[in-house]
Amino acid sequence: MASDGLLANLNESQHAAVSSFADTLAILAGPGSGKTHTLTSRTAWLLSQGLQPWNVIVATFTVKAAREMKERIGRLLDNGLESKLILGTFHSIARRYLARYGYLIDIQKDFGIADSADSLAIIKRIVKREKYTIDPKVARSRISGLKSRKGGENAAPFQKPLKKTIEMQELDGCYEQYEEALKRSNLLDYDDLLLRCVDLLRQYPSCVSNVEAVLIDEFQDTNLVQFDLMRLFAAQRKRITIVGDPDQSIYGFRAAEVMNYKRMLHQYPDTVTIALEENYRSSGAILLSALSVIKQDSSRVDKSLQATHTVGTRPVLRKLANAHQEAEWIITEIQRCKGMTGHLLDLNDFAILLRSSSLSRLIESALGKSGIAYRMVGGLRFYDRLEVKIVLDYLRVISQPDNNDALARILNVPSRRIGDATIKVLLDEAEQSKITLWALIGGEQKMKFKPSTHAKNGLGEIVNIVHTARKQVADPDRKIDTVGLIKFVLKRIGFEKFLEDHHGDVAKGRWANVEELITQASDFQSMITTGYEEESLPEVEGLQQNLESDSLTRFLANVALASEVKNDKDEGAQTPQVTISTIHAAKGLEWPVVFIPGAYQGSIPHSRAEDENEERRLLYVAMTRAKALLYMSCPLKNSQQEQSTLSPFLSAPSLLRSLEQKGPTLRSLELQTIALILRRPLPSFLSISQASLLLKSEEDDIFTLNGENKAFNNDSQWQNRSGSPSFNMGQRPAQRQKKDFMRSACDEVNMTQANRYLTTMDRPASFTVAQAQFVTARSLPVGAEQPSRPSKDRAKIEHLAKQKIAAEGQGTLLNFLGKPGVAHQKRSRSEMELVENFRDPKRIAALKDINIPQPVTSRTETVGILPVLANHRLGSGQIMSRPRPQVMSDTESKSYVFLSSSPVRCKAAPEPEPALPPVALTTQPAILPLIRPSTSMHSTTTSTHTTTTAPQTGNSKRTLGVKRSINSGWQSKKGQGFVPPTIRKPK
DNA sequence: ACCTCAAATTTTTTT
DNA sequence: AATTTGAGGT
Repeated sequence: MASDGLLANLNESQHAAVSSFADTLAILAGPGSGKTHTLTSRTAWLLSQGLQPWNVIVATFTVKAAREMKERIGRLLDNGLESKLILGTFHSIARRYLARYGYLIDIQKDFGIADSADSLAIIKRIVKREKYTIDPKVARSRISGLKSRKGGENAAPFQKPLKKTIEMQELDGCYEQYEEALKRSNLLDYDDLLLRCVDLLRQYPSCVSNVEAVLIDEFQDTNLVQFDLMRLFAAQRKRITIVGDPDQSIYGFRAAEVMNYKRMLHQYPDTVTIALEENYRSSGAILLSALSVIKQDSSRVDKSLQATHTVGTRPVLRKLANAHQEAEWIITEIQRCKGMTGHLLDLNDFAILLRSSSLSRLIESALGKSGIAYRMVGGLRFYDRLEVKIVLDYLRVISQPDNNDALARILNVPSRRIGDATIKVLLDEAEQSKITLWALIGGEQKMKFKPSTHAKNGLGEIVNIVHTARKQVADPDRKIDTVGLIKFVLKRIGFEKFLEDHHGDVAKGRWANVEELITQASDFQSMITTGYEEESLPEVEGLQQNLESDSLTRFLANVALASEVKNDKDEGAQTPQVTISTIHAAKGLEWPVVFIPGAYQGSIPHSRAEDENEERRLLYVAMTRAKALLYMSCPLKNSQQEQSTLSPFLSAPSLLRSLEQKGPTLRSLELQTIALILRRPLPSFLSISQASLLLKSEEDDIFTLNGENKAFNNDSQWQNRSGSPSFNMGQRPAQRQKKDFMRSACDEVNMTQANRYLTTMDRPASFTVAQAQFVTARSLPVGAEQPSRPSKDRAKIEHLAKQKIAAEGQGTLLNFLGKPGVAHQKRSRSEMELVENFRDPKRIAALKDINIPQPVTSRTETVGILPVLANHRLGSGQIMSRPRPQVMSDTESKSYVFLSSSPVRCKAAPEPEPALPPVALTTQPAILPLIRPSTSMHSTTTSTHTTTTAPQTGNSKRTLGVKRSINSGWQSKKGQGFVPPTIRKPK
């Protein structure tokens, strides 16, 4: 069957996991170990073994993960059956069951979902009414915590302390009234979705009697209720696969229970555990530093995680004077990375990962100032935007007038002269009469409160709108869909004008968001009609299902459960963009270059964090997102201009020794390792020399290393710079003048230089020549390095380079492997030329002559890091790698030719490997990259940049070895009578 | 009394 | 950027 193809791209342990016949299977998957690949393959494998998709439940935590899973399973199956899987987030699956069977446990059909804003609003009202002192936000999270911990037999017996603190009393009161309020409005909050589904399945297990297999992604994030849910789903056949990594458990604040793994082993003693211990993502150096961070957690069980990539460039920990400079520095480094690598990297390859989204402001404005495109994820959800929320609230009220809070929010938007005071009185009266706000103002009962004339008219108006809309929805002849409804509302309340009046210049953008909402609704509509967005569940004998919910309800539910930040700037896919994200939202993703700013005490670990270990895991997660380059930085002043201290997670001397104080030199050696890790071809030297000329500096030396301001004492540093090579690195004056000067000099033309460059361009074939030119070009700026007297030549070169780059656009070869879909189809001409260059045997031969890195065809070749590479910046002559754990068969290795050791397709390369990998042409095992001329290049161009400040890495031998432990368990502490799982090694 | 608008203040992480 | 606070107007 198709299972052969399924298993082809797996390493040994992945293979074992995917095709395990164990009923309960736990896959421990470290970062970058091919977790998703394994889980999707397992799902497909189960289906290939004869399971029907509608009898298989796959639960993830985020909508994004669910979608990706669906997509990738679809690619594996290639028969469209993935849409029949019961696949989604825990919450959406639970909602599906409740929509169908909720009537069995007294849940009204078409219940609404209370998002966190609703919950907060309800609690705020309660707090105000009861004059509690508790912070509503705290109350909300406490209530949620209580709800998500209350489970069946797993719940710890809740012992109430005899003397209740005031806070406890208030919390109790809040909890009780909150639940009442939800019930009155026919709302379920996030926790309810899960809890009530547990209720349902406890009482009516036959709802899931068809289920033959349950697969759980990110198991370390499950809470107790979700654990119960999993067990109930699987009650019939008890066939469960879980995937997770305790080291990446970062949702403890949301009541995730790392101990669930232990529970699992307890409940299902026959559970087979398989660990995926090979990291296919990050460079060795990145992985090692990340591991040494996570290893500081003494409560953690050590696990093995092995790099399959070369050691690479050391991660950077940079000190900056303040957050402002930090942002500036990030930008210069992004530009430098791009420039010095000749667009081996484009903006899509950069991510800035933040502990809190509030840290983004400075960075966003700095990016904006320098014209770098970016997208922000994990910040404000699209559906949370004010203007979108208003429209949605109208829809929610139309769908369910009893939704008190939604109604309260729209009463006076747009202004109907119904102020806060009036609304409060109305709500109070509804509360006291035990009816909903809608019932009160809808006029069925007389209200005691006499609103002002204005308010009275306003109320009439809103009631009218909602009535009219509801009539249309109910009218079978009108057939009004969600889109039509939105348009009706917009027109009826004059929303466009409202936005214009209210928001002036930003109104356009806001209105665009509203239009985007219409698009979304329309998309969703068509997803329903095409059956892609299934919500049906298989019929179970003896149980009646509710009819499918109407599309408005489903749309609203979808909105409530989506965290997706829809890219407001349309066509975001076309322009390369830097990604800014919270660390939480970045989980599961990866980028070639990752920045982690704000690495100070109070940010990571966050000052309000309860669990320090979780904060450390957060840093670990962030670090392991990086493939080739990792930058961490710490402003010496935090956002409030107070002195800050470096994050304790990064202060250990042993760790500091494996970090660089400033960004790496990006010469050919580094380029090779980056290209190697990313499995991208090396860019032409020409493009490098051109692009780098635009830079303020070729080194990370614009900001001082110690975070002091660089403004003082210019002269003496100048002396140092041109004189002794042992100058204090980084103590250079600002170089901005240099650039400005050069700009103004751009008009002047020096034909000699221009010709030289043009000539080179005309002969793209010859790498030898290009190399020669390259060296020359490199040397030139050095000769003219005095910033006070920038050469006109250089100015001219810069000018030309600009033009050339503009002509080329941002398209580079890197899209070739990495980007799904679009990039594959659209390859610019220059890219094609590059590909051709790499394919031409003559050129390859030329490459050989000058010791350009050779492709390696055999996987085992990546094992030995050449001393030259190993030595590089690590200060030791040791060979820094350990033997590969296993050797792939010939056939396997052939499909990953370009220095790839990865049997897993990383996220960035989800498409099948191109038939002809761009670089790999030799079939002979080749030697790892080694450039001899690089030494001389270094000495010509960087004689003043010594590595004197690089700390000696005396212990590198020890730190580089990754300890192997066979029992990579997950249980939290020893001495709890817990038996570690056994790993059944395949064969 | 109540509504509106402008200014000051503050921001963990998410289904 | 969103929420809260204060001044001014109806």
